[in-house]
Amino acid sequence: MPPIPKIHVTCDACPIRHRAVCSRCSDDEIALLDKIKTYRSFAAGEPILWRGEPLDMVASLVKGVANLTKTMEDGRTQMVGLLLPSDFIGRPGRSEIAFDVTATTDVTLCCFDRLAFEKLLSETPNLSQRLMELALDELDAARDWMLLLGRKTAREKIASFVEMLARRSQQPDILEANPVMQLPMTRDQIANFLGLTLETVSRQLTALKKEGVISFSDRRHFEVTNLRALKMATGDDTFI
Amino acid sequence: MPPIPKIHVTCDACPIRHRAVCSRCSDDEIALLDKIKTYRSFAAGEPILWRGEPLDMVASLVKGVANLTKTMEDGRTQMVGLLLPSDFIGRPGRSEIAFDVTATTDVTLCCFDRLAFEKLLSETPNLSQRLMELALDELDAARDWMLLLGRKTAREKIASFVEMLARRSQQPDILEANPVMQLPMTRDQIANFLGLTLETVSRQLTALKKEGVISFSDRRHFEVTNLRALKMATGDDTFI
DNA sequence: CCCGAAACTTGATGCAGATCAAAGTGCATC
DNA sequence: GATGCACTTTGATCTGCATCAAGTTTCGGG
Repeated sequence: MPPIPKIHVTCDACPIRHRAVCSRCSDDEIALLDKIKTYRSFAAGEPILWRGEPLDMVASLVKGVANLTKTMEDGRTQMVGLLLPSDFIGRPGRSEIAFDVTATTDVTLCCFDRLAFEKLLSETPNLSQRLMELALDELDAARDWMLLLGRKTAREKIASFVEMLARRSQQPDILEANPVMQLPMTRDQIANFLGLTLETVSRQLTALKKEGVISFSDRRHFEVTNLRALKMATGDDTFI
Repeated sequence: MPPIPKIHVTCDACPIRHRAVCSRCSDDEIALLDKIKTYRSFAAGEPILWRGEPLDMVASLVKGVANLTKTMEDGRTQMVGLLLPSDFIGRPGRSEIAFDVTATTDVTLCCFDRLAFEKLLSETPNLSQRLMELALDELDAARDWMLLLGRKTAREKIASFVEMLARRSQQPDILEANPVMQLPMTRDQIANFLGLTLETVSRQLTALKKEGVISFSDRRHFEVTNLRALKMATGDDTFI
């Protein structure tokens, strides 16, 4: 696999400038952040941070998908977070984390030295308030996910997952089409995400395909052919 | 059930003064909070906030236990948060919440008008930074919980739950004793907490009792008689 | 002290999803 | 265009927990 070239982007041109932790910052504040930032890239599958490892940086995810995973002694694993562009990695005020962070796809991060970032955080309400919002949003997502893990059937879990992909990849300008979407993960990773086995994931995806709810062009690309049926299958009341 | 009397506490005497959202505030800042605070009490089982209801207050939990619960259309429910003294209720910047908040035991809240609180939040780094910490702590707890819901067996779930109760009720000065502890919930509520049925909760608690890991004085009070065995049974590696 | 409801326990049975096993598919490399 | 490997699908079987169904204990109120 070829090394991924380091890139540099000015904050003005940054694709997550308006949503990341820095989104509320003034030009002056951005300039301060710019001084302590460095870009780093990771190939799909590469570890970004290990559980328990001393944590000397925090970061915004600029491009790609990463995941947070917890592992039990006997090897059972559960994904506990999915990071998309503009999500924040790392925890100010704590020098280690309680899970592994891994690149799901190729990933680019905008990294900040942790101590320098914490100093800035304590002096910059625009930064700390945005970080709080991001944390509260993640908490909301975690709670939906807990309902899914605790109470949904395998079919509902798969439907909820696919529906989430559809919702978040929905471009406002192609709302009515059935855009081709990508599964950013293997069956095994989806299973870890949903608290299932990979065989069950495969069977349930096949079932949705046979029912005409989704259709696959290849293993990683599909489109939603019956959005209403998909929403019904999630078990949520979003379709009402 | 007799009405629960309203109480008033000066912030100096408040039992959660050093841990709640206000813990970092200066005397001046506390004085501002004091002006917009009111105490409210709820009896065990009473609803505190309903999902979707317009949210005009936020609050710190002063005394008792409350829970956050999500319910599906067909009645399946999953607890998604357990609130203990000093925990924060409500979400600044959002006028409604996506779950119900219910008093698990009798509860006392220190309530703030939401808009006034938000204004104060934007002007008071000591407040917003503490709220961020509370949110990040809750996020850590939510992630442990996700591993439990997604991958642990019924036995491991029950052991983890009991171990958590033991850990958090542990007074530093009686570390070596086996203090009598209280189950703050019914079997049904524990089941909703752990993603199980109440029958399974009952069976697993009975199993731990028969094995001599815990012993009950009555249905709501027990002590841990073999802490090491309990920790082994959680499936976590905390005992290593 | 008795009654009734709520909370809890225990037993029998069923099933969704795990586990075990094997075959199929796509794609990178030689 | 053959080889090997990672990923996926499909089938057969097993099992942990849900579900269904009685009982039992606890406790508040008349």
